[in-house]
Amino acid sequence: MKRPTIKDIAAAAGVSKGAVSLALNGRSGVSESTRSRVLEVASVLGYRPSVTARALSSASADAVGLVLVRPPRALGDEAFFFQLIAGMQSEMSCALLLQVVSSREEEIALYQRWWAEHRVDGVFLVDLLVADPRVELMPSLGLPAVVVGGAGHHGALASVWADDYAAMTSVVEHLKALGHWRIARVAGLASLLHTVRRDSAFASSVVDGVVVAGDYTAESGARATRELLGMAEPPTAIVYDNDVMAVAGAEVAADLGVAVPSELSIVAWDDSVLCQHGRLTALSRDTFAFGARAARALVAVIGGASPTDVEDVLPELVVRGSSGPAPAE
Amino acid sequence: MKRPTIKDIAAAAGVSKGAVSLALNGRSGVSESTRSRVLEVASVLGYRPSVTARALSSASADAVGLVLVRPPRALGDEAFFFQLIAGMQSEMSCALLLQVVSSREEEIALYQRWWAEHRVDGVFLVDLLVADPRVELMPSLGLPAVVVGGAGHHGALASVWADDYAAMTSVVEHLKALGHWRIARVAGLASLLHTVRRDSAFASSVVDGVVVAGDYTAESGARATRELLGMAEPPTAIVYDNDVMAVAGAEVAADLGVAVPSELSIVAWDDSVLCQHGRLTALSRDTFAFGARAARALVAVIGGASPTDVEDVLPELVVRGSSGPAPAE
DNA sequence: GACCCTAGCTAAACCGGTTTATCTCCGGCT
DNA sequence: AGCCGGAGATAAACCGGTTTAGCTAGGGTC
Repeated sequence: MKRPTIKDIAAAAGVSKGAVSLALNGRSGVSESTRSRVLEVASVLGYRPSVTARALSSASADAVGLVLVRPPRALGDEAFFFQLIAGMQSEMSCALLLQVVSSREEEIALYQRWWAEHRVDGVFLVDLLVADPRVELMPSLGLPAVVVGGAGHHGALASVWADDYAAMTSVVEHLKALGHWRIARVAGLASLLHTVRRDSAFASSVVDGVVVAGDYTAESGARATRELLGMAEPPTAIVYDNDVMAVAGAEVAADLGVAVPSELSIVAWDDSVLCQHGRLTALSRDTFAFGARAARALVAVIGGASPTDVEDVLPELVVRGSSGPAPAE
Repeated sequence: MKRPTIKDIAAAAGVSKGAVSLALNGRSGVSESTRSRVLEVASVLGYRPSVTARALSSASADAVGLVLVRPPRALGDEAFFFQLIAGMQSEMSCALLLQVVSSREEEIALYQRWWAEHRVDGVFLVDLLVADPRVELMPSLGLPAVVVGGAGHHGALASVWADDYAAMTSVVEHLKALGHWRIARVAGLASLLHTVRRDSAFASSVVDGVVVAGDYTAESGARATRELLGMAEPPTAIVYDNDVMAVAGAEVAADLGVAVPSELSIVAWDDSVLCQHGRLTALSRDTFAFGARAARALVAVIGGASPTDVEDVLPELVVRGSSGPAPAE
């Protein structure tokens, strides 16, 4: 009825608890004959070690953590994270402890708690801030962590990232090659590191580029677009920081009678079903593979590997119907 | 440096471990003065009980589990699950253990393992099959579980569900009221219980309705639509089992020169950004609230409440531009 | 005064593993 | 023969809690 414990195995095999532990974990200290007998008994009884008990004696918790800071309702539209999680899972044999909280303070408290409680072996850090306190916290806690998506190097932490700077440059180059001159950008949250990276890439490749802040929601994308198109000299191309805002922007353009792409070119950051359907030119990256890469990195760090930075492949621009030659003056 | 344990609290407060345990858990056996002193010390030292250790002495694991059976890559497009998870989180103070597997066998094995390992206090069961083995398994394991989205009553399990039958009927009524006669349906996976429910509702309210099987992907939606529109007497309205297939169907119609809604009405099951943007008439339900409700139910069951069935509010039809009067014959 | 009961606390067992100290036995070396 | 070393196993401690058995002091009852 009850699940067998190590004690049951020991009794059935006629050895001590300690010997069973050694045998099951493939460590030296028991003879081959004893080991095989123990393994035999364990498999017959359907033995499963309890992670709980194992974690108690300071071994592995067999789980990694991910905390997302979001207003819960907003989460559902962000396909990005779900793709990422799916990709992470594909490379992990352990479970993922996921929690959504609404503030950065809660996030930090949760990481500390999970680690103190031996609940996780390591964590993913996403949505890196410009001067992120987590970068210092993790090493001081001794909690293995991998920064996901924060470009560049972060203190003592491993990092998996894509080059947002080069990607933004490639987008702008694409638009410039089409003859665009007045290029605008609808940015994401200014507190996030990758927003800053994209900002600086944008600023250095576009002269007099206009940047309007958004927050990844459709409403903010629409508002920003209305603002841009209402200017005295409206831009001939707009680059959005995510798919939802871009789609909303395309809709606003349609409502205002601004033709896409003949009068306005639109490019979205991050491809998705939404972009595919809206036939929007989009910067596409394989988020699933990205998650998988992050998981591999975390597994390595937990295994004791020294933290390294892994650069993901450069996002690729998928040109669809929303970008074309700039209109004649 | 290290997190304080119960032993540290005991030493600092000058009492025994046992007394501390009693004091912290609000149980009788200690005087009020001792209790307050212990609580004081604990808060000063920043004490956090280790769930791991607590779970070991057969108490709570402070986590619930959710296993999704999917080809990992397909997951990212299913906003539904992410919404659901976000909603669940909003009503749970404990963490969610999430794992994506690729077969039903793995799913079952995982539930058993998690329970055996004291990793979870309860689990959510989604994507209920027609004769789902999990319905019998959970009570036999003694693992608290809540069926999410499987209409009706399931053995000894609690269930949170929306009435797919009535919802389908309301969709068909809407189309009939618009004069539609040849109504088709692009269904989801036939093995799922809700597909069967919708099938039977559809069959009983539509005479000679055509049903084509799909698998929730854009490709299958496009294929099914092409098949339907290629018939000798093509339908004047199509109901799709999810948003992705509906959008793909709308696109196929556009490619074939079939005007929506004047020649063909389209209704999607499950609203999303995709439908909003595509201006598709959709059956909308508050998936976030649904997840929250499911979480409340699970928390109750874990707390020892006898399992009850909770019916969610009926999904509401949001009429947009994709459905209109049937074309004249 | 003898007896019992209870509140308040402690010591110790227990949960299911890992790890360390210890013990025994056997073979090889000088 | 005497000594050493290592392999193979065990008992026991430990992780951080919960829980139970037992002890003590004080008050009430007859």
